[in-house]
Amino acid sequence: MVIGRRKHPTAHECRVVRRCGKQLESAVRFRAPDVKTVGAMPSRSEEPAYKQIQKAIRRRIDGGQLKPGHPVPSERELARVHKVSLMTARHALSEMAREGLVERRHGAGTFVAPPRVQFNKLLGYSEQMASLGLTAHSRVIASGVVTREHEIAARLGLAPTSRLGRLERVRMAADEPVALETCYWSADEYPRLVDAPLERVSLFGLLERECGVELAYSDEEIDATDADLRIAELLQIPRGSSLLRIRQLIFSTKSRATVYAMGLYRSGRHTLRVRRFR
Amino acid sequence: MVIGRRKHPTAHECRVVRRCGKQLESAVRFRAPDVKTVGAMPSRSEEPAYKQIQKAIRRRIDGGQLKPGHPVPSERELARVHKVSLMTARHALSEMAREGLVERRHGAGTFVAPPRVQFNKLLGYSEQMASLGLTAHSRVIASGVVTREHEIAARLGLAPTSRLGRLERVRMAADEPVALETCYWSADEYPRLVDAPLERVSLFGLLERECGVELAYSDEEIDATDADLRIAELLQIPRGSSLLRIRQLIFSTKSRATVYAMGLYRSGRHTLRVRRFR
DNA sequence: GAGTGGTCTAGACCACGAG
DNA sequence: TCGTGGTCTAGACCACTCT
Repeated sequence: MVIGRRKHPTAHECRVVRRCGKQLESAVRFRAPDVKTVGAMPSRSEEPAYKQIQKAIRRRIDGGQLKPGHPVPSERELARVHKVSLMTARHALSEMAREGLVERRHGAGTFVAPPRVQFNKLLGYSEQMASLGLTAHSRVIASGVVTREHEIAARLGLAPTSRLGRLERVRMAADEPVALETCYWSADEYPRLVDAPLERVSLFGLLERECGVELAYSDEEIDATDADLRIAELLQIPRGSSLLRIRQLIFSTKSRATVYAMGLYRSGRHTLRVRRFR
Repeated sequence: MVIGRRKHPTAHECRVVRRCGKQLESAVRFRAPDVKTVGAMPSRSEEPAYKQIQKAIRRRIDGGQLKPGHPVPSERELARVHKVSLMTARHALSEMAREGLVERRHGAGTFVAPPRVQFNKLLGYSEQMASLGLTAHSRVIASGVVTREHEIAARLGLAPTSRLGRLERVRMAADEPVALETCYWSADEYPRLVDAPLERVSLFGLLERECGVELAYSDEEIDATDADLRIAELLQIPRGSSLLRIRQLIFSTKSRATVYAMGLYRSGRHTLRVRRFR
């Protein structure tokens, strides 16, 4: 059986080919005369067109050809160059604007946003250090399985007495302790994490590479507290010192609560950057 | 001269009427036979269709008809009911998903997100209190114009010696001081703010209602610090107590830096809720 | 007036999820 | 298999900015 035909085949067909199912392929090939440059057809990547456009723009920004304040090609220009429709080019730019990489000004154009720290970016400690050109290392204080953290189990959407993997690490920068981070996860779902070499390895990285979890976002509660005796000793600071406390519930792309983490950061050594919207 | 005609007039024309220019109106009226229910035509509001759809869904969530976990009408359903195209219904849902109000699950549907604090929501202190059902009040410690805050002027994109309005308030909750907030803005652009009755009035509200500024977002730096003598006295806490420090640069919808604010919050009295993305 | 982004159409095919 | 969201088309008109 032949499935439905597209009603308005055009030069854009060349893009369509790489996405459409086998059933259509021959029908489309039949329309080859419409296609201007078959040779320019992108390799059969699975990547959506709008993401490819974003990548192209990102490359030009990272490469320095496009500096802050410079205009990004307009929707119409991108649509023409990448041989996609306006809506697709628009989608690419809108998403980049939401991420804060570019700014859109009605009637004027789209411009590269000022150089900026990445706001609202969920990064593990190792990744933050890496983004600053430093290498992180950690001292594991404790790791194992606990069963009595009822409240944390609840936050992770597990039964109150679930077995939880628990990892407590002192984070170091230039051989100085700057933070204490404690993480919890379902020991039954991710048993291998307990024995992983987490002195130098990113928990986020392990989850994503070894456990097939894709992390998506975290909901966080941030406040200030002060150091009790134990933390004062671990971080080598006076008792009662100010600490920034960040409690995170980290979700996967399937909106599944995956890790609960609490971090206590020495004042002056950690600043959280956030963007909030009205 | 007659301007271009739409190529595919349909029943959706009834929506188009309320947006299209006068020149087209008669042409469209001519097509009235296509329109199913002229009486149901929405009043000539200026609101985009996708925002109206969002409002309708929000109403049903706020009203309790749609509870967390319940399915929201699908794109196709919304398109049919609101007489818009799929892309428009889709736009409405996508934006609500980004805001975290609903969750989209590929192949399954769109669902009301769990009850949640509003993450990454830029609110003034008065507004936060109001959202908790409390009334805020403040004690103005200082207000006036300063000219020597070069760094802050720079952050606001002004010349180093610009005249800056400055307002310092102690924020009260249940007659207890909980925070010290200091705001700066261009005294030349918003001169009236200096003399405004800010004991009980929201600075955000004044800016938006009286000054015609629409606030859009703020970039924030959050860390922990401790109370020096002056702040300890103002907040009636021991010297050296932990404080949550939030420095905000607040932007208008035109991406213009409008207000710089620094807040120092007593520990235990203020938690910031944030969502970060991977 | 020319060019830009904002909203919108009337569909199409795909990948995915649940029964 | 059916219904869902994800991506995409080839345009349209509007509101806005710049000059």
